[in-house]
Amino acid sequence: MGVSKQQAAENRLAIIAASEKLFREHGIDGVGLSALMKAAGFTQGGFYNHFESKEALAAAVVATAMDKANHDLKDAIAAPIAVGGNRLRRQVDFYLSGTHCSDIEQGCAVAGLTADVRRLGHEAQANFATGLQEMIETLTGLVAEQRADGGDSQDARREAIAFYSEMVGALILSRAVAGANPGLGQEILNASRQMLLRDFALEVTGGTR
Amino acid sequence: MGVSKQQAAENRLAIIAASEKLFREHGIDGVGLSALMKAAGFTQGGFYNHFESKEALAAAVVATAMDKANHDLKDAIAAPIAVGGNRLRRQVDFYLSGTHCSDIEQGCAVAGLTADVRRLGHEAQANFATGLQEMIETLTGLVAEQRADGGDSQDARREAIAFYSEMVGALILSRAVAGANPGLGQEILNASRQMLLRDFALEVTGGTR
DNA sequence: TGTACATCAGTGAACGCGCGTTCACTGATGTAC
DNA sequence: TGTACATCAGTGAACGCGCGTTCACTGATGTAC
Repeated sequence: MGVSKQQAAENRLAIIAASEKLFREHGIDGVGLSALMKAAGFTQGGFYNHFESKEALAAAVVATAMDKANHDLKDAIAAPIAVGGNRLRRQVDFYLSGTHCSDIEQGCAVAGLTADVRRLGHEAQANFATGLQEMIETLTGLVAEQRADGGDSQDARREAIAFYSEMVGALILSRAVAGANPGLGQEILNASRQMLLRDFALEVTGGTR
Repeated sequence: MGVSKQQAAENRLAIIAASEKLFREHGIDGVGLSALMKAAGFTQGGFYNHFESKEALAAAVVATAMDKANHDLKDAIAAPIAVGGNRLRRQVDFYLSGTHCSDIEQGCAVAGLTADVRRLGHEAQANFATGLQEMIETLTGLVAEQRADGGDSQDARREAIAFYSEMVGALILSRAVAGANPGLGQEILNASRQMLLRDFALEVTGGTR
């Protein structure tokens, strides 16, 4: 049909964006190339002009999603904070909200993709691991900032990992039961939220400052 | 071929057992009925003598897996405990061990199935939710026992949920990166383990008794 | 207890279908002169 | 700047393949008499 190089590059991104949503919702094996291309606004045949294989698309999707997640996290942290609030708490409130729980397509890429990553190719796994490393580093900084009193940085990193594991675990568990038992789903979010705020002592050190 | 009713019932269980392993490893969409039946020692055609559909098999697999997981947890809790040890700590040590992390086929059913449950049918989702409820109740008892000093039972339940969310989250994240970055995988297990022991104050209240 | 027959778990081939991938073709874009 | 041609993102049909499911058939089990 004839398309400028710039347009082609944009189309490639559109395929990645549409695929990310569908992969999260249905899993990589749960959606075919025909559906992916259609969702992006194209016909099936053009796929191989952009990607070597479905596996290569998956790798590109994971890379893009993790980049975006890292970018978003940094933006969220950088955003101005209300008086008396604190950044870690704001992160928990957002992450374990009902809104975020139901928004699988656009929510946290880590929670949306983690369980599937194991079954993807090397490149996708590597992209995921790299993205998670970066995320842990950012969160470590956030925890360290919170602990203004000090405490070594290795400890902050451990806390960041535990903190993030709990948020991801609670979100995934909540989503797993949300269909059959929404009350339990909500309870899981609430319970983890309360415990995170308690264990990371946000109320105590977070006070007014 | 002619088979006794008892044998047929056993064969049904064999299909479920083989399917559970393959579902965990490859996902429900990642393995076909032909492979499932072959793994159980049968040919493809006999499948529909036991199950109405692949979806019905998935529901049976989830129910069986959750039952077994609940049973195992109760057994583990009931097992005698070393002097100076405590049950919650033993659970953490097992759950976040490298062994458990690499044993996806036989490890914790919740961690092995959670992320896929969302994409299964109503019955499978309901079975999962019921099983998870029971697991949370058992863990609540364990936490309450730990907090011998008291504290209301609602609080124990919240702690149990948070505790379990963190273990599941850490295990899933660790598994997701284990292929591409084993060091990070191990670090996630270790960090969560340390923080769980700290936050649930196992060293303090667990002492010698 | 022995015989005749219905049941039904098993086999293996077949069904239509959608999968990932390939291909011939189109025509605007982008380049060479 | 204008013309001639190569490029390559797009289309849509086709490929072989494995999927979930169905079916005719087999023969030991289990039941009726």
